[in-house]
Amino acid sequence: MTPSNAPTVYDVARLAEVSIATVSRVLRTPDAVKESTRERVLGVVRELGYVPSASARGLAGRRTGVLGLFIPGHEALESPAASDSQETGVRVVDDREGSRHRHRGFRADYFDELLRGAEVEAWRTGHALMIGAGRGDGSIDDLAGRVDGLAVVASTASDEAIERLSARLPVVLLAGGRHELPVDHLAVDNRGGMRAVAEHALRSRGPGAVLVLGGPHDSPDAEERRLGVRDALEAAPSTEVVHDDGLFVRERGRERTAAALADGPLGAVIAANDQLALGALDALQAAGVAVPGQCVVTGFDGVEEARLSRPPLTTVAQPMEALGRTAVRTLLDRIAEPRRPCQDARMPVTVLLRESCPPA
Amino acid sequence: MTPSNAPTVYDVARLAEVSIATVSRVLRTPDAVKESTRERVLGVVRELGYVPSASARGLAGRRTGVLGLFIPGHEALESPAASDSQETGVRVVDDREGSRHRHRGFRADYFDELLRGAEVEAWRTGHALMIGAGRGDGSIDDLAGRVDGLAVVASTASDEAIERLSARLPVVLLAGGRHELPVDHLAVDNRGGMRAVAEHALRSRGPGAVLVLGGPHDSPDAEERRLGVRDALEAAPSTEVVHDDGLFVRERGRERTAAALADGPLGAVIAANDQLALGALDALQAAGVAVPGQCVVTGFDGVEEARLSRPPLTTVAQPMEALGRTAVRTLLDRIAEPRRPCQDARMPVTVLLRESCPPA
DNA sequence: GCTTCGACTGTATGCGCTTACATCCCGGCG
DNA sequence: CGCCGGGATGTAAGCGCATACAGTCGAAGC
Repeated sequence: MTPSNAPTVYDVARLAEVSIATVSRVLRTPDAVKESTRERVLGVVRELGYVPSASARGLAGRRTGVLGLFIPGHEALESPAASDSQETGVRVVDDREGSRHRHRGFRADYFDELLRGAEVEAWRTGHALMIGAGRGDGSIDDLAGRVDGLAVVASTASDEAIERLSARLPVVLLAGGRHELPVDHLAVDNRGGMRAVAEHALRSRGPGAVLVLGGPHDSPDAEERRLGVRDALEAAPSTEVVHDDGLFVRERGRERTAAALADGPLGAVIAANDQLALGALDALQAAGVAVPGQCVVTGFDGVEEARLSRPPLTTVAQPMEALGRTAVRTLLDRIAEPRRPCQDARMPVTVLLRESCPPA
Repeated sequence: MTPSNAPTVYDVARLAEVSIATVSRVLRTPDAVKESTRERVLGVVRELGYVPSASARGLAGRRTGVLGLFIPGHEALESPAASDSQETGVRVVDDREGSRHRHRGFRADYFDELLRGAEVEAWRTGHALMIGAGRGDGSIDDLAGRVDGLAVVASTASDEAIERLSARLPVVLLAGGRHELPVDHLAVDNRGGMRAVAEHALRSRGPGAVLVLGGPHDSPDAEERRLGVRDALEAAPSTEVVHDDGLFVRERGRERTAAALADGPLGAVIAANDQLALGALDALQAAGVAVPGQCVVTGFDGVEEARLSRPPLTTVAQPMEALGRTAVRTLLDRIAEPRRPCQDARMPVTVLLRESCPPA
């Protein structure tokens, strides 16, 4: 852990002329020690700059005081040599065209808040938080060996790994994931949120068909959102609807919207995520369709780009920060009460009405 | 660490009919074990879902395999009860005015990349990264007890704490900080970057005085940037210059720019950070001064807002990701060679030319 | 004056792992 | 045929701390 010096309880005990047990008590249960003794020990602690070893604490106490958060890794970042050039000097570039591609995509935008929420809650409860970025089951095992509980973003780790680890420590699965696994689940209200925004879109729509961009079939999130759309459509029976399910990417939204426009006018595009909706905006603009004048558009997720698009996108914001907090709280609850039945909580979402489908 | 079960080396050893030493060797130095034995042990490991305890490993091996990154805490976040309402259901809000205040400010924008760089580099070298957010010396001590080395953003921890901890483990100080401390330092080329951008501004300036917004006097960064401006001004002797040093905040930039305009026309505003420059843009716009037509403006830092302002701000981007990587590398170097003399490295910056002071 | 009790402190053990050192087993050598 | 060397494995000693348990001591109770 250190050059080799680094004082230990033994050093403190010797200088303070007490036993190591007393030193430990001063740090863990101060009230159990007479004040004069306590002051003497604390004095030595300060003098020596003593800091307890978390490893030893963890081993002796059977708990590390650390919670883990496992999120998807940044695939694009495995290009190491990129900015590796250590040359000194100042570079000057023309950045007017946005020529500098900020690679802060999904993660920065999305997990940053999750992380912050988890961190705040962990801190409030006297825990440290350790972040792991997914790159195979090896890395999650490593993380698992270091923490008292683990929050895992679904689809980041294999079912097998999650099941195996859940036998060893508390695990909470975030946002979708097979619910057969014997772990706590935490997700957002995909269905309710989608229903709400879809209802609004249907009310506000222009003449023409409704295009539903449903997202991939293997995504539990997409599945729930499709159900939300169905809920909304049931209240508007005689609507002409075009369905398309496919990847959660902008290109797909653009393509299918363009294709649908070729078949006739659209009055609304309801997309299962923001990328698809942004693609739809692209296609509508290219076709000269006014948004929201002729056609309204809605997305889901509440990513930053959706706020900055033209027009700004009506979408459903996921409460990422609250998710992070609740994940930590769920872990702590389970640590406190290991045999409690598995929870399956839903966090409420917020519909953000913006120009692409404005308030009535 | 767990409900109480969780297999240990002893369990694996028993089932594989070997000693715990052999189990340990299979995991740490596989080549030292006969292949048949190794396979047998690994089989049991998989079967049991065995994961080694990092605490025990850390204690026995005198190293945790974790590096720490200590960054400023999020002050604004200490408002816990805010989104604490657990009510279910979907909320709908009008977000057209940007009514949803995204609190992703300095940190998200700035430290996220630092974090990413550190994380990638740590991972590449088989280390985990633990993030600590500054809230007093207590929290940095806690972090220090858990890691093999610590990267600290300057001004996040007290000098006293840094000095104390540096006696215990390798510490690298990021971006400014008293260079008397016996630790490795890592910073960006404030002076060179500022000189480059200032030279460009002086070349491109319109008629009128040059306003230099120099930032606070107690900031080492600001001090270096002032020197950079001086360097640039030496090459343009007969320039009329107005200096102002003050807080790194937008309001200050706005005020002082307005005040300067009241005294006569400005041909350029050179600001020591982006907030000041954005404030200057505000004032120039309010006064009807065309940017860059009549007056050019430059900032420093490369925050996201600078890219989105109108006009987009010419600024100096700090290589945060590279900083993160290098910080980790510096720690590892020192861990490998504890008595090496202290380094004081500078990372190159990049001038981003945008509309507020475009390329010639 | 002796027991009782509680506040305080010391003794001793073990948490799960790594690693120096001892041991064992063989093939090869003199 | 005994000895040596080295590969493979076992033995045992901690790593730094928490904590159950066992004192110790003085004041209160009888």
